[in-house]
Amino acid sequence: MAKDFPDAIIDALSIDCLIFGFKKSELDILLVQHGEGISKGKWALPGGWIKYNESADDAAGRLLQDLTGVSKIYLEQLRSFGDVNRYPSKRVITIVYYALVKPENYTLDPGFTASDAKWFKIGDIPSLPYDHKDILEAGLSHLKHKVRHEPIGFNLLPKKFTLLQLQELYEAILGKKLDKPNFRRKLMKMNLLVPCQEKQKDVSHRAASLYRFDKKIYDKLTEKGFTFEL
Amino acid sequence: MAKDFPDAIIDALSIDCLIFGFKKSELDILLVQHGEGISKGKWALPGGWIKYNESADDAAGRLLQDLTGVSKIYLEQLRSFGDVNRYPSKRVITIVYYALVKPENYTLDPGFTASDAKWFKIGDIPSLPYDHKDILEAGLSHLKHKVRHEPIGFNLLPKKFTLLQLQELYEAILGKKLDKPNFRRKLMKMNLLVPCQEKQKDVSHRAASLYRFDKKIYDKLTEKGFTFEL
DNA sequence: CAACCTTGTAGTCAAATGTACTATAAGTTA
DNA sequence: TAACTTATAGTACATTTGACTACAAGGTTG
Repeated sequence: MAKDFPDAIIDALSIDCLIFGFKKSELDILLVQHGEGISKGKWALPGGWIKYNESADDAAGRLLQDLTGVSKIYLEQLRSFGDVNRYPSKRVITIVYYALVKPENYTLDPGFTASDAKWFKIGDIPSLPYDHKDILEAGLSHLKHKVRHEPIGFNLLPKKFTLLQLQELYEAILGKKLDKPNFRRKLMKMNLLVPCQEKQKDVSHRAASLYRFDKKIYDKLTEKGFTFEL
Repeated sequence: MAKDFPDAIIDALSIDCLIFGFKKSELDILLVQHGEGISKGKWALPGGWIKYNESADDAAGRLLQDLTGVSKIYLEQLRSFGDVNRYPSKRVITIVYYALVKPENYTLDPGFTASDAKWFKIGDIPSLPYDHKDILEAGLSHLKHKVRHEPIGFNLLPKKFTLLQLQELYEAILGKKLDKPNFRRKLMKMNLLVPCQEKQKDVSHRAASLYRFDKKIYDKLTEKGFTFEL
């Protein structure tokens, strides 16, 4: 049985990753250029085959790292895409994972399997193979909804950030201006942000207090019925 | 290639269905008793194998019908579960679908593969095989969230319903009592319900006004930025 | 019929929250 | 020091929420 060969793959099942990046008020998507295989030379979502001895979650992390050099990010499962003809020549169902990151935190490295890896502006995507266009659209609409109901935006800021940085991030994502005192009050009342007892440095104006986001605190709050809303 | 044999199955990939039912202010889940296979005699989520010539969505519908007789319902994909050891003896990743229905609309019929199919109260579930317990919990928490942010609960009521019926539905799903005057005020302010200009009949108390839900009105409201929230 | 159920519907009121401001503090730069 | 930038506090008002009361509209019971 295939399970006894740790590197054997499940050939009816693949993984694809939607890695969204946020930079200068612009949303980007990470694509790789395949060095081999059916869609050689085409830009596509980073993805590949699941091994028998790894979970789907682990496979997503491994494939992303191998193809792009991006590692240690929190990938969440979107859903699977299982139409009969989505992949040519054989039947493949794909499980799609996604994440939202800061592009400048990662150095792209195509590794062995991919010939190139690059960020593309969401409004300027090359033609994609298979059903990757559908997958991207499904992910995008999911992301827009999610960012308002869960604190995933914090990934996009430095570990320590000011309230104004946070506000500007949400203004960019939501596409509208927010009131500064009200925004800060709302955030502070959530008891979600941890004060770093520290201030900005080297700024040409009054330094703002720095805060950080703590997932443990968020988890504890949600257990008590708290829901993040912006 | 397996694809050339239409009935061949993808043996590393299964489907499971979470069919939630709502009856007498109680949330139920539909389980089947396996007539054969590893978990013979145990109650489990209805599920099975995907064929090479059918989409995952189609497979979910077919399996549900074969095992329970329940057909023509709108199944939505939850996500897949892909831990290495979730299934004994071989590596199987499962794609989970869910739906919310009115049990009295369906006659259960276990068909050939299952020996029995039955509704279980959500608070009174037998021990489940594999990771079905985890799947059920994931589905339940997804459902609780979804039902509060989208008007899917209306499927469970008759076309014309009273505000109290609607309230009882939400009390059952959310698992808590709601205040009657406040609930009605909130709903009425949404301008979502259409009054039928009609009252209940044959009730041994004051008859309540009947309302209906109109998807077109909901769609129009959401376009204008309205979001359903309970 | 009256007294008494049950359920429907309207209203009140205080607390919490949201929104649009103003004011002041703490730094930097010219 | 004056002007400027950003941080942070506070204020006033409208809206929403949550708990609760009151009353209306039937049917049922003695």
